[in-house]
Amino acid sequence: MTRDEIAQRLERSGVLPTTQRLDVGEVILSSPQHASADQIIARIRASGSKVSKATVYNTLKLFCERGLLRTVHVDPTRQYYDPTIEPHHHFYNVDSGELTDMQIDAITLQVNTALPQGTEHAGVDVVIRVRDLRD
Amino acid sequence: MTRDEIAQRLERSGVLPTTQRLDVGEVILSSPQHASADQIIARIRASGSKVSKATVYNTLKLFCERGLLRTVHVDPTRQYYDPTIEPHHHFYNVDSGELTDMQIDAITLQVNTALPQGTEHAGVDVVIRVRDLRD
DNA sequence: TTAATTGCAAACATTTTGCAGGTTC
DNA sequence: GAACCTGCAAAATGTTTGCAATTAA
Repeated sequence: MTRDEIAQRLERSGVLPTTQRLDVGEVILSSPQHASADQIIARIRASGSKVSKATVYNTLKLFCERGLLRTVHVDPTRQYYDPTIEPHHHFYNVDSGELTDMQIDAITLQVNTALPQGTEHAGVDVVIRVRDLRD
Repeated sequence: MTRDEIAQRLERSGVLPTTQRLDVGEVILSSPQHASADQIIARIRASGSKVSKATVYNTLKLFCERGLLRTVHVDPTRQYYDPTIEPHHHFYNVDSGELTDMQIDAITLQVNTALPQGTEHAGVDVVIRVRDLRD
C-alpha cells in the first residue's frame, strides 16, 4: 500500500493525513501483521523519520477509534496492534511471542451454553497457543 | 476452603504456607473467581491483615509457577488471576470488565487448518466477549 | 487566524527487583 | 545458623496527559 493510498484511507475515515500519521500508517496499515507500539516507533525511526512516542500512541489510539486498527491481548506486558479488522483468530507462539492470523473459517465453533444474564454477544476471540517444536 | 485446607494445598505444591501466602490463598484460591493483584491486595487489607504489594506479587507469581493459579489476559491494563486450573474458557463483559468461567465442554471447537510451521499445539483460549443488554 | 496536531517531559499504573531485616526449620 | 520469606523503596515497563510550540485548513 502506497503512502497515497494510506492517505486516502485516513481521509475516508475522517483522519487528517499528517506526516506522522502516514509514517505510522505506512508501518502498521500497509500489510497484515502485528506490532507493538514500541516496534512501530522503532520501524519509523529506522526508516529515517522522526516521531515522538506520544504521537505514535495518540495515533494508534485514533486509528483504533476509527476502526482502522484493532488491539490484540495475548501478551501481559504490551498490546499488539492488528490492521486486519475483519473477524479472525490468532495463533500465538508462546516461545517467540509471534502472532499469526487465522482465517475466520479455519475455526468451527459451537457454543452450547447461555450467555451470562443480561448480556448480549459482542464477539469471540480464539487464540491457539503453540510452542516451538523441540525434538 | 478453610485456611487449613489451603495450607495443605500449598504444602502439597511445595510452597511453605506462611501467613502472607495463606492470606493470598484465602482470597484467590478459596473459590472459583477472578481478581487482579490490586483487588487481592485490597481484599486482604480489608480483612484486617497487612501485606506488602511486593509479597503479594511474589506470591501470585509463585502460585502460578506451581500450577495453583493461572493468569488471564483480556484487559490490556492488568492481569487477572484465576484459581480454576482445569482447561476452560471465559466470558468477558466488555462493559463491566467482569470475567466468567465457561466449562470446557460448553464450546465445541474444530480447527480446520495446520499449525504454523515448526510448532506444536500448546493450548486454546476462547473468550466470548459480551456486553450489557441495552433496551 | 483559528483549530488541530505534535512532541517533550512529567505523570501514571502495573509489575519487578535489590536488599536489609525477620522468620522458619 | 542456613535458607527462606517479607516488605520497603526504587527501578523498570508500557501508556497517558498537560501544555507550549508548530502546522494545517
